[in-house]
Amino acid sequence: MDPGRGEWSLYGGFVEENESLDDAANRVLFQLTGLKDIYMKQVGAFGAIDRDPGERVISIAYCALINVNDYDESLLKEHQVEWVNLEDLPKLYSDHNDMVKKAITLLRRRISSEPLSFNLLPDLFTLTQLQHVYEAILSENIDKRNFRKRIKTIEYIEKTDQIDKVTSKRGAALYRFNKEAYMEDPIFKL
Amino acid sequence: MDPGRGEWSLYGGFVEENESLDDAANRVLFQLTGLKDIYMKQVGAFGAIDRDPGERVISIAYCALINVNDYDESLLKEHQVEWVNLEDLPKLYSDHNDMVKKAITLLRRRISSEPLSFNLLPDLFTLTQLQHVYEAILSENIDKRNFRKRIKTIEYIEKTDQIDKVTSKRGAALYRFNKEAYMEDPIFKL
DNA sequence: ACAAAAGTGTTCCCGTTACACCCATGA
DNA sequence: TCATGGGTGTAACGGGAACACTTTTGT
Repeated sequence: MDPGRGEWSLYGGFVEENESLDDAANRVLFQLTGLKDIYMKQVGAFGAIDRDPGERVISIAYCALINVNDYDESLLKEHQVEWVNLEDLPKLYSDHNDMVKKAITLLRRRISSEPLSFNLLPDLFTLTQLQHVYEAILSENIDKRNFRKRIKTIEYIEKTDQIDKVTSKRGAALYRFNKEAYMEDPIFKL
Repeated sequence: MDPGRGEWSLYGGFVEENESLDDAANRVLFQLTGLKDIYMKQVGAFGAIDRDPGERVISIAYCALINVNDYDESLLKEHQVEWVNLEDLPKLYSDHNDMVKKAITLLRRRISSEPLSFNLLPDLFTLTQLQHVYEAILSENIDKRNFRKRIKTIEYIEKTDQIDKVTSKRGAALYRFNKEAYMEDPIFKL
């Protein structure tokens, strides 16, 4: 997100002749963050007549899931872009608040039918971190014991023998998402 | 859907300068069927580079729910358009099969969180008809007793004192969707 | 008479929820 | 020693699924 025209807005770009919509979205994301191969979904096309005061513009919004560790601070500065907490989301330019709203709805629906959360976590993560992702996306609290009980039934979330000593004094077991196992039997339940 | 270029394709049109995407979709639908105020949702934007062999075209697909009784046969003929059963859906032009697929996924997800089915039925309908709509969209069979049990718990599906003698010899009670009641308490469960 | 669709309850099971305490460690 | 987050089990409940027979009436 970058400040523009006195109001904040989502970051965007124009689709080139020689690229698909998805390619364009990936290019813009790369220019902004230096990241490639990021989970990204189309949110939708926004086409009200007067959504841009200048010329007629139709925008296709995309939503990307970016690992909290993976972003390039300097690129953000260079483009005058900032991360904002959703709770602190200001009034945005034009219909960009609608885009955000639709993206969140889309995420909430998908998180219980697709293993999205791993896109937002490091390769190795603790169960508490995973739970935090769910709580953030659903914006509701989850019971720790019930959550961990469910996780245990999921084959492709594997406990490693490594221990994270950073986030807690006692140390927490690190888990990983076994993508191959998921691909073999892509039944999602959570 | 209309035959074109030797292959079948979805019916479409171009967005005018003075209309929004939604307006354009409604206009095209009206030209084709004579219908207005139809439930319609954007399916998504399709923008592969070579999806049209001629010039670069980006299409925004829409999905409409049309009451089985409400369509104008002559308009369909005039535009050389035909209804096809989904099971008989042929290979379509370009990425149109993807559009259909995405539309169906969208419908399946929405039907259990929104009262869609009434858009496909007459004002007064029997429970069997309603069940058929669900079975068609989900393409699975539903137990009659369980279905009717669930319907009984929904306040805004009201039994009328009218009886339909057309679809069965014994006659079936006609129900209606009370939109006002739903709007007051739009909690959907089915 | 019979074919065709309408209508009607109960039981079982499984998944979801609620809930509280001890453990290991760094500061 | 204490503050912090890690880790664990059980009981009650409720929603969903399975399941078969009688009724009415037009033909």
